[in-house]
Amino acid sequence: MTPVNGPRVDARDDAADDESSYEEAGTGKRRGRRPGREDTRAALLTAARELFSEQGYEGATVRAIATRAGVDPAMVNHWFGGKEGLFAKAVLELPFNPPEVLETILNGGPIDTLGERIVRTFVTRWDESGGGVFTALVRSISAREDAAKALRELIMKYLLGRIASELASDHAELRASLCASQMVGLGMIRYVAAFEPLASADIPTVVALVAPNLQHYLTGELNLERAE
Amino acid sequence: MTPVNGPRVDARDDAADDESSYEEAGTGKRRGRRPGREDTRAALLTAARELFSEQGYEGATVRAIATRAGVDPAMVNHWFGGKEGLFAKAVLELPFNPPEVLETILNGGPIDTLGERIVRTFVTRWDESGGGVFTALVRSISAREDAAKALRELIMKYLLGRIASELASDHAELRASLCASQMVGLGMIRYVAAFEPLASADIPTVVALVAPNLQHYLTGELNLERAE
DNA sequence: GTCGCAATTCAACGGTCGTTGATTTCTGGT
DNA sequence: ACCAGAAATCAACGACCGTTGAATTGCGAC
Repeated sequence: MTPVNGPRVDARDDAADDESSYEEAGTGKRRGRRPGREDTRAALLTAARELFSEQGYEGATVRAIATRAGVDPAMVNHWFGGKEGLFAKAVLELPFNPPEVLETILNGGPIDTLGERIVRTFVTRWDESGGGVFTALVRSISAREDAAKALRELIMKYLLGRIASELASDHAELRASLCASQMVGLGMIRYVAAFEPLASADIPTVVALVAPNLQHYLTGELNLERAE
Repeated sequence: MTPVNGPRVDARDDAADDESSYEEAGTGKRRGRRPGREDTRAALLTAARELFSEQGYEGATVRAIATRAGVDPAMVNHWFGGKEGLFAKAVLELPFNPPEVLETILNGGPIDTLGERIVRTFVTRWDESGGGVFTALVRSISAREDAAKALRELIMKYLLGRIASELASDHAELRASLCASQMVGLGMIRYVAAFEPLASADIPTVVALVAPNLQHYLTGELNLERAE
């Protein structure tokens, strides 16, 4: 069946490399384990987060990620068991750091300035990465089949679950999803579409503009009676 | 250079088909032009819109689109010049039908119910396709490199450009981008993430919930003085 | 009735992707 | 000093992708 079965010709020696002394540390890749203490795993995670953010899940190839990290593509399999595992670790896990963020939001002031704290906290965090954290999530999520579930769980777990339960008012889940729609939309316009003037507005301006509506979703009147 | 140059062996006859009479219309593919009046182009467009919506640009393969349309993959090249052309026609062109939509929104009532008309019109349109129109756009846009530009132009051209100019108030572009953030976020939560209870709420409820905030963005007080 | 042309199918190509197995090199424990 | 094992590179594999060119068939003009 296999067309090539024979001598397994090796084309390795085309480099004509007579580097018997391995002094050169720049690009001369030795063969085996690396000498110093270089964290290949962390380099891969960083490169993966960048490329998933720019290209999405399908667009970011394992080869490109490994090249940016300066290592061999095979290391993705060695450290993460494959592209899926790398994606899960790089994009779906770390970048939220839930306890710290939630403390700031929930215990940072009275409930009638909650919307303000939510907007300020997330825009500040998203801006720190140049929008990369947000776009990585959206771009990658949009290309995988478990997109909806992943996004839903992430928002519920880190963003709104705790907030909704803290509200202790009527229609907590409805208020939470409305709140999510405004925050996700803000991220889409500011980072993914880069729609002006909202994309370049500074953080206090964005807070002043968006927080009132968020606060209305959280504690205001929903006038559901007009609909039902 | 070419490894196989010889007899060009044909494996066509593995089907063992003795269908001398081509009565069967179900799966028996003849070779040349099709007999009836079947619109291959339209079938490809429909299938492409579905698959781009489900899988995004990279995930939806030409072969899969052609299979769903019931034709040969080569027809994508024949009719659209390649995958890019099919994507442009199927996703980036038709589904908005701008004149009709904009007439409904702009000339459908007074300016202080503009937010209501915007929400109702777009949610109605998006719901008609099961969210496919919206998700096709977002999913595909997220995977292409001209993502930001395409989304920006689309929103500006069909959604907000005319609306902003119709406002004739202060900070028209800022109001337009705020408006866009709420509408895009609504689509993300309702269709892409399918976040409950907003995903299953009926149209009047969604309108009643979201329209007030949209109206505030359009004609309300923006309290920019607090920020600058 | 015939013939040019458009529509369609098919097999194949070159390229790229994610992954693997063999091999080589460094590290840490004893 | 040595050795088991982890870390890393490399070449190759099989699969699949988008695209192409040749062959085949029906339609419509004359």
